[in-house]
Parts: sequence; structure tokens; C-alpha cells
Amino acid sequence: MPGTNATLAVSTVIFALRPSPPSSHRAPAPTIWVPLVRRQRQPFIDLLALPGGPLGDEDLAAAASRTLFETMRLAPKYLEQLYAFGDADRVFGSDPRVVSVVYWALVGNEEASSARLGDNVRWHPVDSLPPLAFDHRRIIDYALWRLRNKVEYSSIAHSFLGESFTLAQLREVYEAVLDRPLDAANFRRDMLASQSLAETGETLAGTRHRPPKLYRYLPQKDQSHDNNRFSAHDHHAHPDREAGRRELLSGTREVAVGVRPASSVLRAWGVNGRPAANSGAPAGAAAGGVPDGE
Amino acid sequence: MPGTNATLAVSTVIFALRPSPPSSHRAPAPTIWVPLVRRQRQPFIDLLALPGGPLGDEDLAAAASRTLFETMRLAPKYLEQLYAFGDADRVFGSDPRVVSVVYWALVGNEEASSARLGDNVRWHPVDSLPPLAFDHRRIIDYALWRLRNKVEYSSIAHSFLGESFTLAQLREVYEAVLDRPLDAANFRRDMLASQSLAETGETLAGTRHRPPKLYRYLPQKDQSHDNNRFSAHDHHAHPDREAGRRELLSGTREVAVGVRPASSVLRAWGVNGRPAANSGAPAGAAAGGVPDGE
DNA sequence: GAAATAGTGTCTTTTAGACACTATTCA
DNA sequence: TGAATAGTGTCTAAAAGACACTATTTC
Repeated sequence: MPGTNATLAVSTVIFALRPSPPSSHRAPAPTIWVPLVRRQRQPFIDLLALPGGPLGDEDLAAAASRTLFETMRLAPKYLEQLYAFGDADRVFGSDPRVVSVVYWALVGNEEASSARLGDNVRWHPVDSLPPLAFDHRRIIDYALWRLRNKVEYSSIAHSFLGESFTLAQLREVYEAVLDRPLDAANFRRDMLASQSLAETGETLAGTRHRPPKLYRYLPQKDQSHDNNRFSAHDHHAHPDREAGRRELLSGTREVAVGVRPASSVLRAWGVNGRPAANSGAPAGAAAGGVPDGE
Repeated sequence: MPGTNATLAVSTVIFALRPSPPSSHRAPAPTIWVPLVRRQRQPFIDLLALPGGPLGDEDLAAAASRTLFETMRLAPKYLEQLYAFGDADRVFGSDPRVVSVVYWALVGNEEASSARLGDNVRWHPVDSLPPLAFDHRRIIDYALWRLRNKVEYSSIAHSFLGESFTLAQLREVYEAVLDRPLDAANFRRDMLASQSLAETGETLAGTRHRPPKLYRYLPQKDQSHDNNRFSAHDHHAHPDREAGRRELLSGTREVAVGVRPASSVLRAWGVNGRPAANSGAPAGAAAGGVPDGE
């Protein structure tokens, strides 16, 4: 097997929910922001890019965490691999070629506010980004699409908030991410039925009306049935769909009176190959050997 | 930026549906098989491993296709990136470390049968695998999980079959992958309502009963709304969820009499992170520069 | 016409969504 | 006590699922 054949970089798309930019001086509905770094060198000097850096002697996810911490002292609550981008001509002119393993992350309110910024690192609202370096615009679009999908079938939304939050706040997160209003009554019922929230016993003061209860997120038991969480090292989530585990109990319908069954608040938006065959040289290894993965 | 820091390998989990092994001499219900390669060298010599090889001067998906073709003349109908595996100690003793970008693929009936096998390459039923090299067992389990999820919300099942197929055959695919029986009547209706099938006009002969109609898969229009299909180069699918695009037409219910609305035949099973902060050395680039991804 | 699967019709259950209404707090 | 949001109840619509039944072919 040959030696190294590519440079590996790790980048991260970090999402936070923050008030819309002052430009539109309307209701303070939050929108999605990402931190971007202004490049100091060629190629794409002076354009904005995702934070990241070369892979060190560490796990992939650790590289993502490390670069985020180094760049802006961020330690996101949620981190998941997005995709490995490695078209041969992705970063033209570089030799060896560059393959980027991209992660995406969510950070909560105050965490986002406490991020260390600077002349070259700033938050930008995703709905009005300037031209970006490399293929980073497309990567962000893809991460956004994943975010919107995943918000619908999993319980990541709370990662945008602090330890405790009201149902209205949580609903605001969903509404911002999905970009549509949700029925407050149904939202409440469905969230509570999902067993993923617990009352803290506190209420939120400082409003000029009835104080809402505060909740905290209740990790689902044995969520990581098999996959999803992966290596013992890597505490991060997997890209896939959390499917509301199917209850196989048919028969016996016994639903407490007046109780709404759990459901998922949400519904989907949507999207969906044969590869380029390639002859090329015969198998790459020792005599008689069929190549395998490593 | 330093030079290369890792060796990149590409492997693929290839799924095919084939009759259960003769051991159980019962009904010929098909099960899922994968081709595995017996390793000819250390580490893990003589153990089975996923087909693959080092990344060449090509796109990632092209490397997957190339190695499959070289190894067994396979050119799968469906190919999608699964995950990048890159724990620092994943392949102990190798320097530089190895990062594997793993793809998963589906092949049809006769395609699978025509695969070139040999002493070192053979199909194995996934439900009874011997110990495998590296972390390949876990990778296969993860790919299987993804397959089962994706079959539920997208139209990949037909990739296990040939150009044309009967509804009963298609249902068999779903039943094999999901490992549960489906109601034939509802399945039929839901598939037809999904607009993803077209009659070929032919029927399947050779049965000893009423000959069933043959259908072919009808690619969905504008499936690739935004993401999913990615680079212009890479014709392969993305990992995410194809959400049955929500019909926003509320109001106006106008359903042709007796017509069942489209639906998705299926329901889910299920499964569902903060990163390890890391100080380490300061930002990796030129003076005053904040590192970005490449 | 019996066996066997193809294919249709129709009812029930479950889930999602709309929306009216009551409750509680603060200014 | 009115403004304002919290929180509950209840109905309707749509989707999923069960299952009885008819249709068509071969032997």
C-alpha cells in the first residue's frame, strides 16, 4: 500500500439561533447564524470560509472540537459528521489533493454569545451570506438541509437553548429552523407526550403575563440501540434518521382516556444513483491478492 | 499547512438480495448478502474484510466504483457515502494513520449473480458473518441500519431488482430488508399512489396462476430539489432522509372518489452529543491567521 | 373447477391538525 | 380589569392498517 495520498482537513458548520439582524426592525424572531472565518491566504484570500483545520493525531470529531475551541472557544453541545468531501479537483492547485471531513454542530444561546470573535471571525445569518471560499456555500446549504430534516425526527432542537427552557422557547426554535409557524397547542401536547421533557419545577419570571413552566431535556433511554452513537471514543451522533421506534404491540389498544398518543410534531420536506465504472489498472496489491479496504 | 497527514482508503458495503442459504431448506425467502474479501496480509491476515482500496487520483465515489469493478466487475445501481471512519487508533500500528471513507451500494439480482468471485471473494449472508477484520463488522451493521431506514422513506428498493419487476417481487424486497410481512393490498395501493412505478405493459409468464403485471421504476421528477445529489461530478446519492415532500395545500380537499392518497407503505424502527474539548497547540496557520478548513 | 396468486373495496384505528376555550399572571 | 400568553378540550381530516372479497390464470 502506498504512503499518504491526500491531506485531510476537518471543518465544521456551527449553527446558532440569534435574533434577526437589526436591518429588519420587526419582531425579534430568531434566525440561524453560522460563524465564518476570513481567509488570510490564497486561494480565496479575504473570502469567508468555515472554521476548521488540518487533521492532527486525533479522532476526526476531536479535530473538529479542537479547531472550534482554538478558533473561538466554542464547545458545541451537539456535533455530528456531515459528509466527506473529496472530489479530485475540489481544491485546485493543491498537491496532494485535499479531502475535507465536515462536521456540523449546534450551540446554545449564551454559549453562542460567549464565543470569542475577532476581526476575522464573525457570526453571519445564513439567509444572507456573501460569496464563500471553496465549496463552502454548498456545504452550508447541505448542513442546513440536514438540520431541518433532523429537527423533525429527533430531539436536537433543545441544543439551541440552555439547560432549561419554556415550551414557547422550544417552539420558537422549531419555527425558526423549519421556517413555518406551529400550532402551540398541538406542539405542547406532542412534546409532552414524547417523554423527552421534564418539568424543572421552576417557572420563568419577568414576563408581563402568566409565567410559563420551565422544562429540561430528558435524554431518551437506550436511544443508542445499536448504531447512532458509534465508537466508544467518539461521543457524537450519527447522520441517520432516528425513527420513532415502532411499537410492535398490535392487539391491545389501551389508551388512557383523553390522552393523546405520542407523535412527532412535524412532517418532512423532501429530497433522493449508478456509479461511473472505471477500468484502470488491475488490483492494487500483492500477487494474487484482492484489495480490501485498509 | 502541513503535507499529508493520513492515508485515505475507500471501502464499500455492497448489499444484494439472494435466496437464503440452503441450510434452512424452507421457503425461498430472500435475505441480504454482502461480498467480502479474504485478506492476504497483516494485519488480520485470513480474516474477511470489505472490498476497497487506497484512494487514487479520483473522486471518492469513483474510487469506490473502481475498486468494486476491479475486485469483482460490479457496477452497482445505487451508491452512497456512508461515513468517514477515522479514529486515531483505528488501524493500529499504521503510520501514517488510515482514514476510511466508506460507501454502501445496492446491486440487482442478475448483476449480483454475474459478479466475478474467486477464492478470496465471496458472498456472505449478513445474518451469519464470521469475525471480520478491523471494525468492518460494525461498519456493516451501520450500513444495514441505514439501508433499513432508507428503504422506508425513499425508493431505493427497486435497485435490488432488475429493470422490470412485479409488485410481489418488490414487496419481497421490502419484507426482506425490513424483516416483517407487509399487507399486499395496502402495499400495492401505496406503491401505485406514490407515482414511482409505471406499467411496462408486459406480464410475468411462467407462473401457475394469474400472471402479474410488470412495472419499472419511474424516477421522481426534481427529486434533487437542492441537495441530495451533490457535486456535478458525483452522481451519487446523499445520506439523508428523503422526506415525502409535504403537500402544503390545506383547504381544498378534493380527492377523487375511492382514491387513496399517496403514502409511504412503511413506518420506522428506530434509534437516535457534546464534544471532547481539547486545548492543544494554538491555531495552526500564519501569524494572526485563524485557521479555516482547507 | 381447484389451486393459487393478482388485484379491488371498504371499514377501523391512529395520527395530525384546526381551533375554541379556560387559566393565571402582571401592569 | 384588561392585556397577554399559558395551557386544556374537542372536533375534523388524513393517513395507516386490517381484512373480506372478486378476478384471472394454469393444471
